[in-house]
Amino acid sequence: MSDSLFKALADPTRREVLRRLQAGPATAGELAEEFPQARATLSHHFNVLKNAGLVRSERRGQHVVYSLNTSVFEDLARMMADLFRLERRSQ
Amino acid sequence: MSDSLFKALADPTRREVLRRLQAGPATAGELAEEFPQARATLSHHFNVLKNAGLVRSERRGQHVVYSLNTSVFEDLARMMADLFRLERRSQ
DNA sequence: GCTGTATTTAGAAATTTGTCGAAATATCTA
DNA sequence: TAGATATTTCGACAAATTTCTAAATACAGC
Repeated sequence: MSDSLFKALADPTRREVLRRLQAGPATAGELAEEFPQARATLSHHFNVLKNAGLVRSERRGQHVVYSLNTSVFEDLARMMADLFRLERRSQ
Repeated sequence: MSDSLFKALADPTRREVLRRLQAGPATAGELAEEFPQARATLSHHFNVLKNAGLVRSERRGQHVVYSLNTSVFEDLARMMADLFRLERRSQ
C-alpha cells in the first residue's frame, strides 16, 4: 500500500540504497561494504524496500542481487499527484 | 531538507491533512473536528507539515488558517526523480 | 557430509514518533 | 480588565523504528 511506500522512503539510509542501485544491481554484500551499518541492519532495510515494491531481489548462488524496481515510480507519481490534486492526463 | 519532507509524508494522518487541504484552507479547529486525534496531537502534525514546507499558516484573529503549499511539489518531484534517476528536460 | 562464505532471522537496547491531558499563550468582545 | 474561545506548548507514556550482536539458514566446493 501507499503507507509502506512512504514509510520506506522516510529513512535516509534506504534512500541512499535506492540511489546506489541506480548505478546498477548489487549484491547484499557489495551494498554492505558501502554503508556503515551492520549487515543485519542493511538486510532489514532491504526487506523494507522490497515490501514497498521499490527493489527486487534474486538469489544467485550464495549471493542475493538487489535491483531497482522502476515500475513503482508510476504509482509513486500518482500518489504524489493525489496528495496535491494535480491534473493528470490519463484516467 | 529532503529528510523532513519524506518524514512528514510518512504519517497517514498528515497525508490525510494534506488531502483535506486540497478542498481549500481550513483553521486548526475545523481540521481538528474532522480527525479523531486530540487538538494537541494535530497541532504537532501541523508543525511537522509546516517545517517540511508542505503547508503554510496564517493567523486570522483567534484562528490559525492552514493551507497547502503547492510550490513544494516541484522539489518533491525533483527528489523523487532523483531517487530513480529519471531523465528530465530542464536541468 | 564438512567447511567456508553470504545472507537472513531473532532478540534486545537505544532512539524517535504519535499520542494524550493539563497548562500556557493569543486574541476577541464586553 | 475579565471572560470566552482558539491554538500551542509541556511533560509523560506507549508504540514503532533503527541499530547491534549472536545464532540460524542457504549455498558452493571439497
